[in-house]
Amino acid sequence: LIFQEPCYIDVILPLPINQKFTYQITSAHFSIIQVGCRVAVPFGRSKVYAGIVSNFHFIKPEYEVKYILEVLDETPIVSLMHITFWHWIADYYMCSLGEVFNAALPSSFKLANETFVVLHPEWNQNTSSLNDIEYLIVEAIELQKRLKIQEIGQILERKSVLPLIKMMQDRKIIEIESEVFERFKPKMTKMIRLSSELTAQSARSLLSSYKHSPMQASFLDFFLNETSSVVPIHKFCKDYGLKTSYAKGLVKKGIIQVEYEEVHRLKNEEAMTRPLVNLNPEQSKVLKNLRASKKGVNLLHGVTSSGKTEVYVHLMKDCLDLGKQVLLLVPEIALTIQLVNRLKLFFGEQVGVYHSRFGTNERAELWRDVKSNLRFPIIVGARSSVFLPFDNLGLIIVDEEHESSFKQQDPAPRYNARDLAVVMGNYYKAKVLLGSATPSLETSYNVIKKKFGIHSLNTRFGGFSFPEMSLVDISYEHKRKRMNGHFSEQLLNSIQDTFDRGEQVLLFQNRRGYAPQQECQSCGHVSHCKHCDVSLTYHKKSNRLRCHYCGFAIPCSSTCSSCKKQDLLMKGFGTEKIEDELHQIFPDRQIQRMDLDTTRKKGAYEELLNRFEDQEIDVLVGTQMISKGLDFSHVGLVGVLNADQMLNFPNFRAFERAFQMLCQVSGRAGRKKSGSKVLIQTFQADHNVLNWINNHNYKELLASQLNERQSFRYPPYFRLIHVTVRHRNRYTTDEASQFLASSLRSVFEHRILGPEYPSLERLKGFYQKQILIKLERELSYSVAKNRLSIFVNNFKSITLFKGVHIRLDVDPY
DNA sequence: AGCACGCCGACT
DNA sequence: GTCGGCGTGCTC
Repeated sequence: LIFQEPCYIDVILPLPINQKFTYQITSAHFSIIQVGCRVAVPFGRSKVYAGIVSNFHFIKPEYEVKYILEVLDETPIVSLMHITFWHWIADYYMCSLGEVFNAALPSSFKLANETFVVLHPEWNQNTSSLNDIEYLIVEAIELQKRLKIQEIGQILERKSVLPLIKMMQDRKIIEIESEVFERFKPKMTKMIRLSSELTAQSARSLLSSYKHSPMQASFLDFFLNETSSVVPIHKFCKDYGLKTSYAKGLVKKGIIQVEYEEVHRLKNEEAMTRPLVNLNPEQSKVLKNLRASKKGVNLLHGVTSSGKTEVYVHLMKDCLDLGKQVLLLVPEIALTIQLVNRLKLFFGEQVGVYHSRFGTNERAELWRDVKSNLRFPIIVGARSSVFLPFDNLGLIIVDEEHESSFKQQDPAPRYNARDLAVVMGNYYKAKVLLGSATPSLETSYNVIKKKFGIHSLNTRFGGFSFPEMSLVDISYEHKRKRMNGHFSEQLLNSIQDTFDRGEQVLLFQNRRGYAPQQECQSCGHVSHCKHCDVSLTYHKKSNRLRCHYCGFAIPCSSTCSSCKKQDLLMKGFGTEKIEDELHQIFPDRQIQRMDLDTTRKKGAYEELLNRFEDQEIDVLVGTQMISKGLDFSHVGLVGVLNADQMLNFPNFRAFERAFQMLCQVSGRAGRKKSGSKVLIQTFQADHNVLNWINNHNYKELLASQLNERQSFRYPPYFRLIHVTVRHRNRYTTDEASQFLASSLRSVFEHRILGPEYPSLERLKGFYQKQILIKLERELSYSVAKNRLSIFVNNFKSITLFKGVHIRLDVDPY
């Protein structure tokens, strides 16, 4: 490509609009810009965005084109292949490229408004060439060193400042501080070392030539005793109880000198690595088959605790030996510290972790490292790590493949990282391995259709037997008046037995809070959220009624807010209530709760886990948080307080999910010894799904569910697109959804269902209605989506429905 | 998505 | 008379 005037670039901006924006560039820009670099561009009257260069061209558009302000990267931050991948995602999940860009980049690469303007280093200080306005700006910058773009607007009392800035920038009076765009700053540590011309001997004699200073002398002694010649000053002073001021004196005398060194925020303390563990015969066979597999995607179906991780580890090693990168996708990173620690045992410093809870600088650092394939050939990450700029990816493992947290709900792109992993496998020509004890129906279907290969592990690692499972019919127990709160006699006895054996108990109740409803016995009033149509959940600890959807909370009172009588009854129960009841039954036992409310604080989660593993806690009561990937040695009993909540969930995946979740929790029992128990309390003791869990019968579940999905037209036989229509006004929501549904029917016919109220009629102040599109697998998905987006775009141009929000969810969960 | 512009009501 | 509500339209 040869430069010619005028030259344009198309830029992807982080906006939910389906279009790229064209900017003009100079020949100087042209020589340094590459596709995939970030550029700072003016946008609107007063905004500056960092966007990604998507392509070059020479076609002059009919509108007026702005010049870019700055090139922010010397080398591309994403490759051409990534941009292609982004296009694929935007296309498939029906969102804008900007939304994908937003999801993909760590926020420190994005930044828009906090842009600083500084004086240009080449500016000759010749104020006579400036007009009044320019003089005003230069003076202000000289005074404050740098100014935000908005501040310039304030000084000049006008909004449109970008053209002026651009002009002054061209005249080399000012420049945009590009370093600030690079919001990522390497972390530096202050180090001290002996002045270059000195030896230990000469340093001591130099100090003694000054006035006697015993503290500085002992400082120097400690320092000279250090094994390393360059020492981090703060750590050093802390270790020996010295003051940093002693160092200052030594610096002044020219004995030691200060320097700065970049430290990695993402440190890996433990460099010691162990050799890989030997596999049992079953694992070895699976590994051999996986290595030989011709399939791009394979499923590893291994019962809980069968040692899937060991197989992963061997495959990872293979991949590293080829000099390629590995991505291990896990459901929720916070819940996999144990897994990461295990990997570090084998791979040490090579393991990097990527997760949205990490600070933005850490994420940017990891991004850089992955891009240049510097450190961390192994990345363990949550769903967003599919966007990391791998350049030589050889293997993608999706652990707990069936987990719904791989699917992003909001905001767009509503992608499923598991499905993207399969797509990425194609792009990178990398192998994909999906692991699960209870594979999703979609994956099993792909296995049946021979799209994916399958490999099974059927025995528990270490030869421990499966826990003994039993169902407790609590409707019967209730009739017999043998319930103590929410506990059946059997459950309480088993808990006591477990204590007697010196083991621990896990209790599973997939609902947090104390009681999900507080009903007035005299007028029937239930407190509801102001913004959502849900009852408020009572939280005893904070004594508040809280909405679990939007966070709205009101203080709790003992009188009914409607009729003022003191006749309130708690309905239903959550983890907090269970913890409470248990405290009363076993007052001398350590009982702890683990849910969103107790683990919100940073580190609280790890602390709870450690205390449980160290057996400081006898009973852990938790939500699904306790079911995922945790490996406890001393759990003798897993109790499920109410399995019905999950079975009765109004979703076509309810049975599949209940099965997966209950298998997973029960898998927490007896991981390091035999003879443990699982007890499931239910009102539907004869329910098929529960009995299948009881017998570890995945096959039956799969057969029955596939059958049902086919007859009721659900995935994997049909594809779904969820259209949600939202508006503040109920009437408009009704009208708009009705209109959209009937117009869609003209093309999609019987494939359109609804509009219907979702389980939450109003959420965060918005009324919502849902339209479901069911498409046969044989139909072209892309054609259908194209038609759908035409309808949606037409709908958006109807003035009557201005302000109506349309949310598209492709392959919803 | 923001954010500016614009056209109507309740206030000093 | 003005301040400010959020409806509408644009952003290269």
